[in-house]
Amino acid sequence: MFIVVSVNNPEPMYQQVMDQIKEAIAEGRITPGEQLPSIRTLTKELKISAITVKRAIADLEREGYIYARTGLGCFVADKKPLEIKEEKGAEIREKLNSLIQEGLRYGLTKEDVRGMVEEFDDGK
Amino acid sequence: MFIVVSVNNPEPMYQQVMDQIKEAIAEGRITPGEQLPSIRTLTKELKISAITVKRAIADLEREGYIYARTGLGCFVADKKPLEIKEEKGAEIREKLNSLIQEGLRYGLTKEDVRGMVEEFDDGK
Amino acid sequence: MFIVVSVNNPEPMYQQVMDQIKEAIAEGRITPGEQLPSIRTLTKELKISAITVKRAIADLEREGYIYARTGLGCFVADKKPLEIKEEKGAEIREKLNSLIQEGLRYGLTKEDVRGMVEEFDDGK
Amino acid sequence: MFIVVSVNNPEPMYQQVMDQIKEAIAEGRITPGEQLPSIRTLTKELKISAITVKRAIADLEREGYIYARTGLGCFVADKKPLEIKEEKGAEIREKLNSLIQEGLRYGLTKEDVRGMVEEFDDGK
DNA sequence: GTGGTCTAGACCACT
DNA sequence: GTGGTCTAGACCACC
Repeated sequence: MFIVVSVNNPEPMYQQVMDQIKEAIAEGRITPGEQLPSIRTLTKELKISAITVKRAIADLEREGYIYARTGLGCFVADKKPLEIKEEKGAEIREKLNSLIQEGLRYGLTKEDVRGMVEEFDDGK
Repeated sequence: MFIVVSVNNPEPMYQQVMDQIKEAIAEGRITPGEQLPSIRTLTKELKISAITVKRAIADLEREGYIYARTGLGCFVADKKPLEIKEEKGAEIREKLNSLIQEGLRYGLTKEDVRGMVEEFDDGK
Repeated sequence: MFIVVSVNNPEPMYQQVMDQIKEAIAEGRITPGEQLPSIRTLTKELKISAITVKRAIADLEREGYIYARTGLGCFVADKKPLEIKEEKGAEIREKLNSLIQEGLRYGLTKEDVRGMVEEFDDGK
Repeated sequence: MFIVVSVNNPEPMYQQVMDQIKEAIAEGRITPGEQLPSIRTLTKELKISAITVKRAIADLEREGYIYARTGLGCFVADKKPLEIKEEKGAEIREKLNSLIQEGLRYGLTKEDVRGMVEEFDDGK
C-alpha cells in the first residue's frame, strides 16, 4: 500500500498511519465505500505490530473517517474530502495561532510571521 | 517570581519554566549577569519538584541562556535579547514550515495559511 | 425477496436477515406453512455468504419462527403474529428498562424518558 | 475505589470502567480538578490488565471527561455534570427512538412503549 | 512514581 | 479470513 512508517519520526507510529490514511482520503486516492487493506495485511506490509495498526484503525473510526465491520473489513466512510480539508484547516489555524502567540511573547510581530509564510517555497 | 506553571497546560512543566525564563530574558525583565532565584526557592514558589526545576535550569544552561556557578547560583548569560529573538524566530519558522507542509498535503495553499495569519487578532 | 442487508448497518448481517424475516411473519407477508426461499437462493439474492444465511436460518429455527426439513426446505412455523408481537414486546420492554436504569444513574428521571417517547414522531 | 468490573457483564471491561467513572463525575462523587487513582493503582484494585485501564482512561480523555498528564496523573476535567447529563440524555434518546422504531415494525405503538415506561418501577 | 507507546500473542464473534 | 477485546510485559519521557 501507500503507507510508510518510521521509528525515527518522532510522531507515534499509529499517528503516522492515521495521517497517511487521512491524506489518502483527502486526496481521493481512496474513496468512500472502498475497502482498506485488512489489519493483518497492513501489519505485514508495514512490519509493525498488529496492535499498533488496530489502534490507528480504531482512532480513525472514532473520528469518522472509516468504519470497521467485524468479519468484513474496514471501509472508507462518507466523509467528504472537503470536510476533511476544513477540519484540518481548523486544526492548522489553531496551531498557527499559538505559534504566533509564542512569537509575540519574544518580540516578533504578526508581520514577521506573515513574511515567513511568504518566504515558504511551495514550488510555484 | 514571575513564573507560573499549570497542570492544565499540556506542555511539560520543565518546558513551561524554561519558556518563561527565556521570555523574561528576551523582554529584558532579567538582564545578563543578574542572578536567578535558587533552585530551592523556585521549587517552593512554583510548588513543583526540585528535579523538575533542576532540569529546566540544566537545559537553559545547555542552550546558553544562563550559566551556573556551584555554590553561588545561576546567572543570566550574555546572550542578547536580539539573539534570543532570532533563535526563537528560526524555531518558529521551522514549525511554521512543517505546518504549511501539512496543509499542502490536505489541499490547503500557502495563501490559505497567509490568510489565517492575517485574520489573527494581535490587538492592533 | 423482501430482504436487504447493508454493511452500513452496524448490526451483524445474520441478525439483519433474522429481523427482516421475523418482521415479514409478524406483518403476515409470509404465513405459517409457507416455504421460504432456499439458502442457496437467498445467498445469491443477498450477495452474502451461505454460512451467514445458514446461521440466520438456524437461529430462527431455534427460536421457533421456522422449521427446516432436509431435502425440502424451510417453512414458516405456526407461531402466530400475535405471539411474535408479544415476544418482541417483552424484548423491547427489557431493553427499555435497562435504558431507563442507565438514565437514572445520570440524573435523568422516568418522566424525562417518558417525555422523549412523547416527542417521538410516529407520523400520526 | 468505587469501581467494579465483571467478566460476566457483556460490556467490554474498559467500557465498564469508563461508565462508572462518568457516573461518578455526573453524580459529583469526584469533582473537576480532582486526581484519579493512578492507572497502576486501578490495575491492582480492579485486578485487570493495565492496558485495559489505560484504554478506558485514554477514551475518557478523548471524550473530554478527564485529562492525563504524564508524570503527574489523571484529573477530572471541567465538564459540568449538567453537560454530562445532557450528553447522556441525547444518547439515550437516540437509543430510545430506534427501540420505538423497532417496535413499530412489529405492530407496537408509541402508546405501548409509553405504557412500558409508566410501568417501570423507579421506587418512587 | 506517573502516563504514552509498542510488542507478541491469546480468545472471541462474525463472514 | 475479518475486526474487537484482553493479557503480560517492555521501554520511554516526565515528575
